Amino acid sequence: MWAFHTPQPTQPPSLFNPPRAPPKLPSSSLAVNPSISTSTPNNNQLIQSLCKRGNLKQALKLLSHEPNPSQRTYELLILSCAHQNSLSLAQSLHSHISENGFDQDPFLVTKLITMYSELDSLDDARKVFDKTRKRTIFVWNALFRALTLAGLGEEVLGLYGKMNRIGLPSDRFTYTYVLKACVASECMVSLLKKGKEIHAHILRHGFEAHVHVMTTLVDMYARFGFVAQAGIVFKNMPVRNVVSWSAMIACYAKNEKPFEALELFREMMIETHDSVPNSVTMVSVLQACAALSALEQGKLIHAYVLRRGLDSVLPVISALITMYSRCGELELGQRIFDRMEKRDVVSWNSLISSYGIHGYGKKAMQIFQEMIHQGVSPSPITFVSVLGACSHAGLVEEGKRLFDSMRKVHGIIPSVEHYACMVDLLGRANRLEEAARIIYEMRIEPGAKVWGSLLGSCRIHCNVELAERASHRLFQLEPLSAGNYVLLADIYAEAEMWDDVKRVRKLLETRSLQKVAGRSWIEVKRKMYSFVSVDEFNPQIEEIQSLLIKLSAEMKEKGYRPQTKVVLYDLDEGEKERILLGHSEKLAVAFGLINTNKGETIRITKNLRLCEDCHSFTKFISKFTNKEILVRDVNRFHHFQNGVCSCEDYW
DNA sequence: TAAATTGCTC
Repeated sequence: MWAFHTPQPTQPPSLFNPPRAPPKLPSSSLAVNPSISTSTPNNNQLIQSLCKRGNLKQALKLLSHEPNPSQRTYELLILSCAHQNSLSLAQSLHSHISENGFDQDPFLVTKLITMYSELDSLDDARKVFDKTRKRTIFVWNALFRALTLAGLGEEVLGLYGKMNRIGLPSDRFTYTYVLKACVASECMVSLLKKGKEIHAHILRHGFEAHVHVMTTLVDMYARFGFVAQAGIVFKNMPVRNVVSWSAMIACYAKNEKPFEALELFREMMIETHDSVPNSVTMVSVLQACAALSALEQGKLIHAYVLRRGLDSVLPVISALITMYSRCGELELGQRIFDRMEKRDVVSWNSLISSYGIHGYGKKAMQIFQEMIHQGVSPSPITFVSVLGACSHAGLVEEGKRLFDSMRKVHGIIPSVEHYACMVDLLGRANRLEEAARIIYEMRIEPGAKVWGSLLGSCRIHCNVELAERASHRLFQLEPLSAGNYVLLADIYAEAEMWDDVKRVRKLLETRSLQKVAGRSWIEVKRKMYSFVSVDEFNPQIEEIQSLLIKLSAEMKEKGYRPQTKVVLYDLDEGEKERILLGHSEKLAVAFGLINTNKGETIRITKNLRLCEDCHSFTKFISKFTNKEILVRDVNRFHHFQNGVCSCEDYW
């Protein structure tokens, strides 16, 4: 029941505008009572000002005595209902609108659809649309927006086809919504074609100068991973603003093109005067630094963030924490976290995953507990982070308990990502059967991520039979992903099943897929150097190679044994050793030894999992040369010091 | 009447 208080008029009483006592009749519904005629010319204004002050209940109370509510009054009431998050009030207001014959007013229909969308009641939104006889472009767009926000992309595209068939032309808003609809759906692959069609429409109808439309187009290609296509659209844009630049930088950062992201940022700073980077831009730029482990670059960006006063923006701070920890500076990340005045779940997630990738599983769990203790509700990503941390540290039982608590204690239903974490946790610990059982007992469809986790574990523990089962599914799910074929071939090779190796490699060839080359990066004096297995481009390559040969010989005397079994070709031992010395990580280590000062840590990043020989080699080097070496592989950090690694040989 | 970019996973 709505309480009744005397509303305060917004204007002081005057002779022309006398305050009136509101009706004192009790009323429990919003229905208009025509017998009451207490309305004044001011009632509409009064209701509106109540809405503006957030006093919705009183406004509705007053509405029940107003025989002639205006369109503006209804508009403010609708906005107020959405704002107060009350579906029941919204629905009674809706009935009131219908009873007063405003339910065909296209303006109010648009507002109603948006209101229901914000209240997560899409059924109501659809009903409003269905009942509307005169559907203006605003009405269509409102429904498109509602459905897109709810992730119902296919439905939008179906309706969009209908709109085209009745001959109603799209406007710039329609285009942004339908482009977003192409990526806001479960089966994105089929919708890329649709997206390209819409792209053609946009050009045909002369919308290429509309910044919003073109920026959304860039973003759509970015989300499909079509980086080159996104780049073409961006280049051809006649008008760009901060958002367009940010979208393109984000595209590079999110699609494993961090160099390009930083380069475009540089271009943005130099070439544009009206597009000043904002907090959103900086988040992507920091991601790019994190991806490259470019600590010096990252520090410069941090300085810029401070200069621009963006250092109190939560997403920027979280990105800074992640950047520092991914550059190996876990303590700096922790310090930034400590200094935060306000923290959200993402800040906590950043810190948890930071400890996770550095191998501090127990610490990550402690931080998780502390977060719960402080009353912050964990998000699904919190669990991915903390389960990942358990996995890296081999905390199997702890991880299982956390996974159980997800649903039972925190009411979060595990998604494929969480199952993938569990499979990884168990698989890495050589509990492969248990990992497989998890997959068979899953309540949702195990996607490529889950099977991929299992295949990865089979690679570590060389389990041919399970690997065959996992890869069978993977080849169906993602036939074009070269990594899966390579893993299976590696497993066969380790089991010396050379015929099968040949068969899988042949498969890779016939599908014209390329194996991802091993690559390592190192930052020396603010410049990034990248190494692939055979690198003739580095001017110091000869010096690097002879250093490696010398070190290898000397270390063999101290007990280093080249792990030639990681070379998965049927070759003689000498040849295998030669190949091992050409691994990109060793090249980067040698380059670091040559080009860093005494006492300076060597920091390397690698795009794949560290191979066992590089791991053992780097351990020896750290003792032999008395150097600290920090290597980030695709999963985690390895901190080599005095002959031991922080991962304790579990990775 | 409305809109485009972002943080935390592997």
